[in-house]
Formats: sequence, C-alpha cells, structure tokens
Amino acid sequence: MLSYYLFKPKNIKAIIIFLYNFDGKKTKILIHGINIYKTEKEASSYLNEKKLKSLVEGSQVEKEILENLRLIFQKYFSGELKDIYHAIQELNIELHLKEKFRTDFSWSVMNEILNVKPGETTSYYKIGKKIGSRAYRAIGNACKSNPIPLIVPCHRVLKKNGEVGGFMGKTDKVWETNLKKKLLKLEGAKF
DNA sequence: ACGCGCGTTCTAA
DNA sequence: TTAGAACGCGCGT
Repeated sequence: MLSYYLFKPKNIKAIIIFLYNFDGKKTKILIHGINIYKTEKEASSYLNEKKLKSLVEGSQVEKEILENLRLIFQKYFSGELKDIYHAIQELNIELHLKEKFRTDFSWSVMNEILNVKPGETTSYYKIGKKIGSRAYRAIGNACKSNPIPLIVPCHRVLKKNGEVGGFMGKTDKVWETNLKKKLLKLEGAKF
C-alpha cells in the first residue's frame, strides 16, 4: 500500500509530499514520487483524491527513515546541503530509477541529468547533444514526467537562451519558474 | 511570433 | 493492438 509523508519546509513556500512504500518485513522504504504543491489546498485535494496511508500508522523504523529524509530536505531548503541524491544514499531508501524511466530515451536523459552537479546548470540543448538527439521538447517532457524532482535534478536544466524554462509542468507558470530559480540559488548556481 | 521536430501519450478504430 | 493525431519545463529564424 502506498503511503505518504507531508512536509512543509521552512524558508520556502511549497508543500512537499513524499509518496513511498514500506514493507514491514524489510528495513527500507521505496520512494515512488515527490509531489510539490504551491498551496495546502492543492496538496490536500490530491491526498483526498488518492486515499493514501499516513505515516502516523507506520512503524518506528519507518518513522525514523522518514524523519532522516525530512532532515535532508530541510537542510537542502535552508542551504546547508546541496546534493540530495548523494545524501539519501546514506539512508535506507531505494529509488528504483529504472522503473521510473522505462524508455531508452528517458533513461538516457535521466542519466545525463544526474551528472549535473549542484551549482551547475545545463540546457535541454546540451543534453540533446550528449545523447545524440534533437528532440529538445521531448527532453522537456521527459523531465516533466520525472516523478522524483529534487532527487533527479531536472531543475538544473535550463533553456539554451538563458531563460529558466518551466518546472514540473504545473499550471501556475510564474510559481513554478520562481521555485526553480529558488532551488538554483540555494545551490549557488549562476544563471 | 511562427513553424518546426520528435518522443510520448491519448484517441479512435 | 495499431495508426495517427495531439501535446510539450524548446530551438531556430
């Protein structure tokens, strides 16, 4: 059964929902997705629609892992920690990236994006160059369908002309690009 | 501002 | 299941 853990970071106007799975017999959690919302209203309407299990019912081990995960993200949002992907390798967390990026195309895009370090940026164009494709819009779509933003840092991919571009395909374009900019500033990126 | 290109997803047979 | 239309965190002109 899919569980959720809602987290409201300080220093940033956003609601984070971790979607994950915990098998009581095991000691690890599997992260299925990270949803980011502008308002509590949007977040709660998602939760109402999905009927997910809350952490409150979870086991002690599960709670500890989630607490550590929350700490990593809070440190990220306060600028203390820049590389979430490597930080969570220390925790009992699995991502199953290959299940999340099934096609060859999205898998190669994802691998290029993971190579972009905090503080650096790339562009849809550059990624296309590296993977031998001119499907720049399709690369954008692959990023949009990234279920675990922040961990797979699609926010470090900008437009070739220097504009920041979209983020996560939300309806509020102003909010999403502002969020993308905030993340890049946290990481010390020049753009 | 418009046309294009191309992987993915949606839709209709 | 399969063709084809529609859709996009874009690019070039």
